[in-house]
Amino acid sequence: MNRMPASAASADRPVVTRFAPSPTGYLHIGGARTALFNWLYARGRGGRFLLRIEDTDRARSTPEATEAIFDGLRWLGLEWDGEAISQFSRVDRHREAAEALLASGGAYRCYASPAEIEAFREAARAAGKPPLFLSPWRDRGPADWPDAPYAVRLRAPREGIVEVDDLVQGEVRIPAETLDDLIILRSDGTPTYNFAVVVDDHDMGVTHIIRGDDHLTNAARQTLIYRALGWPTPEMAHVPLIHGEDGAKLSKRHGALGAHEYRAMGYLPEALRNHLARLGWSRGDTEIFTTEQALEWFDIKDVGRSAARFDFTRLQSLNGHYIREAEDGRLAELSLALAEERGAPVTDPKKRAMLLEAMPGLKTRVKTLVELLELAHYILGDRPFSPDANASKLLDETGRALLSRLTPRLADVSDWRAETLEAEVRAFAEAEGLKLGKVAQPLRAALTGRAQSPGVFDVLVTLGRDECLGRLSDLPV
RNA sequence: GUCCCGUUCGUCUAGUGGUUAGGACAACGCCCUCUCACGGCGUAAACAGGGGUUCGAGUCCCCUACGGGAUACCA
Repeated sequence: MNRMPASAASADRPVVTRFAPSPTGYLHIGGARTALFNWLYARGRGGRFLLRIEDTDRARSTPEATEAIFDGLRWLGLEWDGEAISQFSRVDRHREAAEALLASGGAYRCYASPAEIEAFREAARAAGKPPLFLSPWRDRGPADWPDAPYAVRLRAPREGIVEVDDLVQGEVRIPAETLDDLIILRSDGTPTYNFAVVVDDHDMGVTHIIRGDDHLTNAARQTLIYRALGWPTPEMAHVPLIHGEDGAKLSKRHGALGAHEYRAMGYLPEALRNHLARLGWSRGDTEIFTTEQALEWFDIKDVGRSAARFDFTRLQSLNGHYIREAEDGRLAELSLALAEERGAPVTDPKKRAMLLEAMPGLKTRVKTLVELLELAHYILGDRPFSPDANASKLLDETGRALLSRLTPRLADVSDWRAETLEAEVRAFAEAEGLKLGKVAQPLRAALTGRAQSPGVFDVLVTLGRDECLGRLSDLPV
């Protein structure tokens, strides 16, 4: 009982990890991080990263959710090896393993009804004792078996310590008497979660189980199952959960969104990957790293034990960084795709070209693709542009009068380039006895309808002579 | 109730007995500047509390508080 079972992981065997979500919703951010850690650990060591869909709860599992998980993983760039495995499809194997356990005496038939169990628990609670159900069937033999449905329970040790040697949590010792004889096969013959997981992980050759620390006590139970089955225990790593910005468990209100929602909010997958990797894991002072570097550096042993909060502001900052780094062409494509998803497709090839051309000036000014689209309003929108409140102030009588004097000079510029236009506007400002800003601001407002935009001379060039003069002529006199 | 895990600037973290407790995001200020950004420079900001151990503790031990998780014929 005290012998340490041989580990399923060894130096000469390649690492095999798995991500095992239940398809009851989208791929939420905590799951995404768990998947990322599994992926990084396996792929960083030339191992395999498998995907198993835990769909044994038929009522709650949906094919749509499975698709959403696939999509989320793909978007994040976390490709899995081979086909995703449906846990439900393996019930025969689970049953077979349970039968073997029954035969070997590692498990027993329990005929207690749910009502009986509930009554037992209530009595225990009332007596101030732990509400662990102790089945009276544990030591009964075939002679006592009624002709009734039964559940199969693991014959768990009633005393001693169950040790879990965890790569993140260290040695965790759980008193056996706080664990019950868990059911491994329900009375309808279907396997329970803890049992199916063990059988599947074993059959899939999983060497390292990396999952949320909400499974830590399950780890003790599963260790018991491995032992009963005589199988080596995989290495385990229970990583802390991610909390919401208020420190409480993640909920939809603060970040427990599906991967697709991050895409819709204009985040780049590499930014989310970087952010997620840094939650609970670090490598000295390095904040920003490529996926290649993460693959090289990541080690599950370096993951901390305390829960981290999901900080949107930080993700924004990181996203801004990755947007600045990204290729203009890719950014334009992603933005255009996002615009379409948002119901505002940009079909005019001229606008699409202008967006690409203006990208260098756009991308340093935004943190998300959504902001980028908004900032590119002067390109994507159509004349006439109605100025917003701030722009309106700049286009007061004085501003408009100034522009009416500037416009003919602009019209006379034969070489429509940023340098020449800037020289012209500067000369004009000087002639008017004004600082450049006094001219540039109204001009920007007239051209873009906003008080902020990329450099006004770049705007002039992007839009082109005719469009600019047209917008200037749209101003009320 | 019981069991398990956690607690360093607002946030993410570095730190493996001897540090002016470092970095990043956010905040604030300055510079750059046609706006907003980007970029640069700088300011402010933390070891949950209490006991030990030790010449010396953020680092080791214990207790308390607080937070989280688990206690299902859910996964």
